Amino acid sequence: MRKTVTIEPKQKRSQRTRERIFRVAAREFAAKGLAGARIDEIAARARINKERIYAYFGSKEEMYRDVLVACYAKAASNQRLQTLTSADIPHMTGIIIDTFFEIHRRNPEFWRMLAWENLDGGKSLRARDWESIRGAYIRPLEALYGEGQTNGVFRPEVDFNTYVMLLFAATYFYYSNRITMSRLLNLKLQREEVRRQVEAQFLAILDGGMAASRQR
Amino acid sequence: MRKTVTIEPKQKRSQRTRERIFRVAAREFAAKGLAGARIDEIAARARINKERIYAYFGSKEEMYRDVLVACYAKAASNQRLQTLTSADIPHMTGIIIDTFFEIHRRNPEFWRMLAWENLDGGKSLRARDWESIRGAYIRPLEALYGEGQTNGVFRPEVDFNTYVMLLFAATYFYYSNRITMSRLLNLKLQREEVRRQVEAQFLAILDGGMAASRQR
DNA sequence: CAAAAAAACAACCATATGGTTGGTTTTATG
DNA sequence: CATAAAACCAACCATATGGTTGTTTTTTTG
Repeated sequence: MRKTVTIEPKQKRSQRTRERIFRVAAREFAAKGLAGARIDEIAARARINKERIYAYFGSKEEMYRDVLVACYAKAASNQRLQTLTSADIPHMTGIIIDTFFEIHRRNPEFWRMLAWENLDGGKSLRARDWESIRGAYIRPLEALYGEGQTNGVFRPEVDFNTYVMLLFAATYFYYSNRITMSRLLNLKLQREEVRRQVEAQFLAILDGGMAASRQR
Repeated sequence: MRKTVTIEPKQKRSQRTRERIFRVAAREFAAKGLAGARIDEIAARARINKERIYAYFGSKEEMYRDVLVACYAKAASNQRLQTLTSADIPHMTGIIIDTFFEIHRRNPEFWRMLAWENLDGGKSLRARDWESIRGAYIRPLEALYGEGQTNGVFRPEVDFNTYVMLLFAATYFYYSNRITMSRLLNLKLQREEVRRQVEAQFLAILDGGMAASRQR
């Protein structure tokens, strides 16, 4: 058991190698999940020896966790999501839907990693990891939603959690279940034009349903 | 290669054995997916010899496909879904949401099999299989929705596919992403009382957003 | 009940898999 | 430029895996 635990490799070559392994691993894990991913395959595609993987990452599980954290962080780092202000409140639902769609479009591994994680019982991440993800993902939205409720833009009886969950559900589902839904409904959800149409209709429903002025 | 292809086993013992294997396999595949499921594990849990699995089902993949089809069919066979009438149109959104939640509550393997399938690229089922799933799942709803649109109950600019997709997305997501969402939002989505609250709020938003009378 | 057919099983096989070891090459630095 | 540390690699290991085979046990039926 060699306990090198190279947290910060000193050599540039190794830096590059590590990154190359990481990129390949991310693709592999997103594609096949923790159980389905093959160490040999990752090594071959990264054009390195298996042993390097264990030197850099310790084990398959640890490498998986690293990939997972990085994937969530990258998705949450979205520009628009992080720069919302009070001025956006009136159109917030539309902006969030559009931003969530954009996050999924730009990070094709995101929904996959989430899906694997949920199927796996969510045992890969620690409470601390979630704390930071929560900070990155939720903080930009929570305060603004409260403000919107106070100002009478959003219905007071719908709480923030439900709101985020429904918006995220719609966009996540569009990607995560594209294949089965396309077959079930005879649609071509891969097409960007279809996606835009669906987005417009999702917005029509969700914005309409959220507006406080439309309360009974 | 023994080509018995026992489509309809003559013996009662074998009938029971086959069913036992099938039940165990369904649990195993739902839990771990096609790649993660272990033939040895299924054999052990069903208290039979591995060879029986190959005699009855041919291969791992074929058995998986059988399980998948049965799982979709079972979910679609839901009583309330299959007995909707024109009289239900005014409260259709609420009924569908409630029914979809019920389907997931009663078939814990359903969302899992769907999730595995989407991650896997949806290569397990043939067009014919989808044809029949489509019939069972969609037929009861499509006509009624059209009727609702004609009668001015539903917004004319939101089409049926989007409507079903959004309702299904909300309920599916609640189950499929329960674990990660609970951690992200500091909630306890496993609790039935929380689920009921969320359902009520989903309904408030979606019903509000669908009603034609609330159009701008 | 005897013989044939079906069901069941123990043992086996080739290959794949996550992980390790001991030695060789490359790189930075005194 | 010598040398030690880091990076790298070929070969190896134990175990697990999907799938098969030859034989024995159980069930059905003339």
